Amino acid sequence: MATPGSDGIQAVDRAFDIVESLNDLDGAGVSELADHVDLPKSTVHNHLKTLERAEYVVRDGDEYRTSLKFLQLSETARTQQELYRVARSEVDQLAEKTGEISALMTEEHGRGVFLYRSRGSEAARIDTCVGDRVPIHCTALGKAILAFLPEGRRTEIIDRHGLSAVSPNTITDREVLAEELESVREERIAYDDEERLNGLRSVAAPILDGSGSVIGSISVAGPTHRMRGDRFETAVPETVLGIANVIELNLEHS
Amino acid sequence: MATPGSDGIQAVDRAFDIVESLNDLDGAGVSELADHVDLPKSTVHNHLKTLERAEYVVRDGDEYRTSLKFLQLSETARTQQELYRVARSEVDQLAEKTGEISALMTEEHGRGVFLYRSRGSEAARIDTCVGDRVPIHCTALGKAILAFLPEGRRTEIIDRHGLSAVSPNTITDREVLAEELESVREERIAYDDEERLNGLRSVAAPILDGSGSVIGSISVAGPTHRMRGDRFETAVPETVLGIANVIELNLEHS
DNA sequence: TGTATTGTTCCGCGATGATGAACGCTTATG
DNA sequence: CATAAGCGTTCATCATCGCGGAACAATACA
Repeated sequence: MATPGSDGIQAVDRAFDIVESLNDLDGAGVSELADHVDLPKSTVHNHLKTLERAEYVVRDGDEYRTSLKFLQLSETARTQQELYRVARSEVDQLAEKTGEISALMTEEHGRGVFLYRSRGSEAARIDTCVGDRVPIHCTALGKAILAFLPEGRRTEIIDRHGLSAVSPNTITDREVLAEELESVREERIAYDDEERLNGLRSVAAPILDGSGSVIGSISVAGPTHRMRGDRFETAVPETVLGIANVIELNLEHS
Repeated sequence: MATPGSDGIQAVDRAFDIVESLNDLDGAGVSELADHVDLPKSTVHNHLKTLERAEYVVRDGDEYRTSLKFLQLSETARTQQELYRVARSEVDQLAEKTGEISALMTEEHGRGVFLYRSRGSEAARIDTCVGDRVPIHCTALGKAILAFLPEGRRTEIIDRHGLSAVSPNTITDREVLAEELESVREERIAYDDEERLNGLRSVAAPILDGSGSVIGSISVAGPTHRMRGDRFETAVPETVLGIANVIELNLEHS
């Protein structure tokens, strides 16, 4: 509007708006959707018809749903990531060894994305799902990545997304974060002390490729009462580092 | 083209064409993509810019990739399916009990979609992935669904997709299929005797909801040399039926 | 250094997507 | 039972907006 033709193709933007709304609403009718995206019913209807013909949307009785074609898309998108193919089974092992939740993260558009997650026998109940996107500064996984990104990229990301507080312990000061990232670079280990979620602590290590660029990170997360003392400070970090090294080795030979 | 305004919104169709091509090509540059979808570079570029801004596409060095935002979409789409939430752990059990591959399927747009899959200890190596879409007439899972769909829907699907042969054993005759579906309705069990893949046999049962409509099916699949005789004809079918009943029960109370 | 690709920008034209009104239809409501 | 309110759908008009060719820039290659 303000900048005339500088934004993307409206029809496409709207189509994805509709798809996302459809997801948020757990399926919806034309009118409900039209109201939600603030567009005339006819426009929404036209989009739905198009999306249905392309099989990205499904009519389920009296409402529309997003189809499982997205499952197909995402599954190949994920499998294309070498990191996922290589790290997946190692993350399973990490969960099994520690009994806690283990996760695999990568970065996209300045946010952290959970690529995979595995639950050990003692694992806390689920709080995040595969595919979830979280602010990168408030998780051990994110900080492990952030620390090893090139300086330019790092400030670009922080400038764009800021350091919003998502829990009382979240680091919101650039100075403090910079210092912590410095120590992450030294130890190759990042910690999260209830910075995203009260009662949850985690330990993460970055995964670097052959050229030394970060391509993701792995972690172990558990309730604070189990993640403390020597276990939190030494045992778990060592295990995580060990698995990280195995993954990096496997990445080289493939 | 031939029918002027009767097809959907072109911009949206093209956007999805591009996304799919991007997936097929494992990431690509503008020119390569433009060539693949047979459109001018500038048009493709415009779409990519739009998709990137919406975070559905990512620039990875010198080429574009589909982003993991699709993972987020598909994960919520899948979790919205009550069938998935309820049946998932039962499918795990089915795999564990039999040692083979167990799968969960549902129907969309007349095709079978794998919603979930679990591997037992003896499981054959993977041949299909979650999200894959297969012709519905050539799998036990598909036939279990097809048999319990309303007459109208069934013929509509067969009319639309035909009965193409995907293996030497595939049923391609409507009469033959109709007879087999009749027996599926009686037994509540469908078989696949190498009809989709040479050397692979499977046994499936439909899942009906409270009102008696099919909402999916579950199966056990294994190599022909293990799936035969009494095991193929009695033992496995009984196990599958048992789990199917459990799932149906759980569906009622939720 | 020249050449052949690549990704990107620009702009005018004309197709085409957006729109509101109108149509059946089913479901609340008096 | 009649009326009204809501739904999804269709239609035709108009201005917009996406399209595409050509020009440009930035690289890789010989």
